[in-house]
Amino acid sequence: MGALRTPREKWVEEGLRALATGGVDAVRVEALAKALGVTKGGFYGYFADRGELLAEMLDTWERESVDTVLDRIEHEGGDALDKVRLAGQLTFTGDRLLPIDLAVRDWARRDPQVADRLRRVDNRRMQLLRDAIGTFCADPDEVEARSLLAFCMAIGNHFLAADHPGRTRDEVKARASALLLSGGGKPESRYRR
Amino acid sequence: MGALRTPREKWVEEGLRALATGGVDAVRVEALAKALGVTKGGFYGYFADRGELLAEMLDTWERESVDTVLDRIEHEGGDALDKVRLAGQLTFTGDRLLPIDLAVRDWARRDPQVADRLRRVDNRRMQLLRDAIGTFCADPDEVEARSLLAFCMAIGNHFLAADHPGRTRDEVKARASALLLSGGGKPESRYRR
DNA sequence: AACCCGTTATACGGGTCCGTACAACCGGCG
DNA sequence: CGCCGGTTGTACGGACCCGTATAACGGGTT
Repeated sequence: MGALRTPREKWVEEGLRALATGGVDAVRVEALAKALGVTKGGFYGYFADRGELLAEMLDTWERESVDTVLDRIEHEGGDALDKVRLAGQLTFTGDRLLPIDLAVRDWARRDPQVADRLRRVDNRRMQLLRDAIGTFCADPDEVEARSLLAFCMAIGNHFLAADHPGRTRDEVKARASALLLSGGGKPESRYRR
Repeated sequence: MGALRTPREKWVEEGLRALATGGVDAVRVEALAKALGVTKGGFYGYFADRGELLAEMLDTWERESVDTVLDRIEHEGGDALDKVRLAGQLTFTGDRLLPIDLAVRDWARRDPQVADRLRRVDNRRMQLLRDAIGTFCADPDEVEARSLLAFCMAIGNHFLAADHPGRTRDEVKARASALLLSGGGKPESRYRR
């Protein structure tokens, strides 16, 4: 057999890099080839077309950002609150998964198939939040509301450009997390049930 | 003078429509011309190049989504809470401004100039939130945290795909708004100062 | 009615990209 | 060593796009 210099995974990896930095429109076969130092000649030996690469990129992203993260959480995590913090850290810290995640979200607004995959991923993440917040909050409606708020902050934070005079964004985020992930809340929710 | 069949504003308007539905990469001169039922012939009489159209689109968006909204708020608004609700309704309800806003946010992640403009817009919106939340919350750090949470929900909400079993997204959002925009909070903040 | 001049259509050169075809290459196997 | 087959480079046709040049058009003016 001839040498396999640019295996399938290389194309997927480079595609995810392009997606992260330039959005889905930046995932172009010839551009990826140039970035890999080859021509697109070999690409069509692995993929029928560009769409097949995009689909496999989504597979890889879903596997990496959900299954891998959840596995680590199961093995390491302590209580539900620790788990949610670890999940957030694994998913939304670091330069790899976060930019891909944000790009997928914008992509999903225009492609229903992508939206379906994102829904699966987000639903599993939401369940982690519900479990965590449910440990100290008895009202299920409030659990849902706080979970949505926490998730929205984890994501929306990166789409906001506002400043916080005298504070860093991280400081404000820490305070906001404390509001959501500790027992504080509307008084009645702490008495009911 | 010859007839002015496709004035400058038409190009900007169609450009914003393309931005809203397809992102900045979908704003292409020839595609806009086809959508307007003309050829690109006249375009370069108004704009030096595509970049000039993009800049003017941003001008229009900023004017429309900030100045216009703030004007209406000044004239109609009651207390700070009413103002924030009206601003949110004007900006994030309806099919015109919201999709453009979301597209601009994704655009801003890749273009520093766009990020600067978005920062100006977001800072003015944040100030509305601070004013509103400051009417019932005395701790400035908590005001900032609640404002960030409210803003993140208004935006992030549209980038989340999660379901809420037994509830609608709007119901969960209403509950979350109640958490943020009413006096509830960590107990000490209601006593301090 | 003839002219003017801004708007528009058409045509062009240059560029990027997709997907296909085919030739060149090269490691392993007979 | 020479063949084989998968991998890669090169070349191509078609499509889209940018920005420019130039001609056609048509309403307003004289």
